[in-house]
Amino acid sequence: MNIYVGNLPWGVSEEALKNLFSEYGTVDTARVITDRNSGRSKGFGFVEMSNNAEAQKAIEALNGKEMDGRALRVNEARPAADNDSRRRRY
DNA sequence: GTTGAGCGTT
Repeated sequence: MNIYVGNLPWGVSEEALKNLFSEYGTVDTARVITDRNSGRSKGFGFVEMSNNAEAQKAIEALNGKEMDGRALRVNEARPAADNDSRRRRY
């Protein structure tokens, strides 16, 4: 189960995400997206959970949850390695 | 050193 986590504070880390989601289930991998050009945080990330039930539970539990004063935006993520639909060359 | 809607790397 891929989970998209948006509306994150700037100073959030993958470990923080992992810990947060670990409260509701087993986190396979947590990933905070940082701008590869500048290296700064994009303010969102992804969490992969092996257990779908726990993933759903975590989504329901953490979606809209406030973190550092900002409501988290949690949802199922879209497929990642899809160069055709995203990085389209001219 | 900054910013704020979003769906990422292999």
